[in-house]
Amino acid sequence: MLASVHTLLQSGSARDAVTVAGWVRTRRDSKDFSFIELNDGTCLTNLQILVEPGCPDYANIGNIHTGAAIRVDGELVASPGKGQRWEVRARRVHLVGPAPEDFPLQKKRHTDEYLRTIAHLRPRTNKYGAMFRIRARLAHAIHEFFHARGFYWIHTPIITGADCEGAGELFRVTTLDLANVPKLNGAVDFGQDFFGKEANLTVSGQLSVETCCLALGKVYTFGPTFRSENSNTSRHMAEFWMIEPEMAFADLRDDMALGEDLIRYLVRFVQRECAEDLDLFAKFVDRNLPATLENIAGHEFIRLPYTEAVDILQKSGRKFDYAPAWGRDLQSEHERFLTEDHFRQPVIVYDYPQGLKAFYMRQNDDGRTVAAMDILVPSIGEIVGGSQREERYDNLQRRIRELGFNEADYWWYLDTRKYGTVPHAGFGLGFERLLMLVTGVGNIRDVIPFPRTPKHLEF
RNA sequence: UCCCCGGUAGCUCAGUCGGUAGAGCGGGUGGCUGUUAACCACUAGGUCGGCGGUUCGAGCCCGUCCCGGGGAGCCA
Repeated sequence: MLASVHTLLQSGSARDAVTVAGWVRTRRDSKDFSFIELNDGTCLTNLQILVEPGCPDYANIGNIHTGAAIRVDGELVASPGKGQRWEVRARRVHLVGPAPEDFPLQKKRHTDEYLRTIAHLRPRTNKYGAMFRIRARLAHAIHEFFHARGFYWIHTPIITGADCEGAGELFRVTTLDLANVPKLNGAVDFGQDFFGKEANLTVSGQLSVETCCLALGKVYTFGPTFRSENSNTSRHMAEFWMIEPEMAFADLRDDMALGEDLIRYLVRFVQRECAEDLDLFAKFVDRNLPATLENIAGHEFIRLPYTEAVDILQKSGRKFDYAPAWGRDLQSEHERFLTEDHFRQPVIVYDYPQGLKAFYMRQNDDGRTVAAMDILVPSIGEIVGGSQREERYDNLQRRIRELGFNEADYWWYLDTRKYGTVPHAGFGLGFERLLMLVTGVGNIRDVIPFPRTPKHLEF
């Protein structure tokens, strides 16, 4: 029976016969014995293994290099050395999987850029091990949050029909022979394609999940999302994960409250449940991380109408590259000013000009703004984008026509407003941006095991 | 896509004015110590991103391509 390193390090007493298995982080040899640092992924801390000449495997200890997989039988004893409470005195050391001397991970610090080139091995580092543990725990915590509040997890489709979502560039899905594309009247004949029509990977589950919202009341999606934009930044990937809750009988105020509750709950969760892993990021990635997280979890978010935000920016006396003006999008520098200089905490900007936002957002009575909201956080910017949805059939239809969309593509979406429509609201939260926020990691490619970005599809 | 910066040993980097390639870590060998990124000595290891050009001579200057990073836009 295997014991985990995590369990053994927390043991309350010595234990006679234990077996542990994992990967060697380093070996330190003395004349008459060796120390092995063993990590099995169950926690950040390594377990120290003592191998003495009496152990029958001592003679071959030189074959166990950094990176090798081993299984150790021995006894858990109090460590007479400094730096650890427990260690395992080995009776047998089995070399399960050797690692030659050219194992790419060394004991010293590597750059994130280099580790991206060996993404298949980087989970074996302290930092990425901690990251992927936190990622898994946080994903679970999101489900717990919604479950406790009566939300149902809805599996919206990954493959969708023609673009009736208007959010970003699409990845086409096809089984057509690209070397010999069938044509009809000069255009591609998608009638011969797998679905008999154009198909794409989803850019958002929102429109789909709204249908379940108007039946189950409170729902959310949590799954992969795909956008083929040629974005080369530290905040974008072609494949990322998004959480999209949707609430019936709810307005923008409820929406903002839910977004704020979710973020503050998740920050508290990692502070409490991932303390050891989080500490690594506080030590080696961002020294201000504990203060940043406490600031987010401990304070209510600022709520600021877009119109007032523009006013603050204009009166700030700050020289911006892009002059703030009503009707124009907030630039990165504007968001930074609000969250990092002016308020120094997360800010929810709401009631945006209609022209800046998507067709499905609810038109306000002022005739020029919509009930949209973005949650902006220091250093990352927009982490949540949401709105109250336009539930009035005529208004929605008018917007679709005004924007020149093909009304027929939206027949089922409009139907939800025709039959038993109700006010409802929701938002999208970028899961990777959330991970950047809680760990302080500055590049989104380092919070997911295998990042997909333009011209990068390794591993 | 645009604007900057970079590419030298397995890894992290230095390399002066254009003059025959350096360190630390990692590897190997030996020594030493209940060690903690262990330590000490010795040792092996290079198409200086690719191609072309200037020059008596290019890691260094010029052109071009490839790759990486930062910022911007698009957005989550």
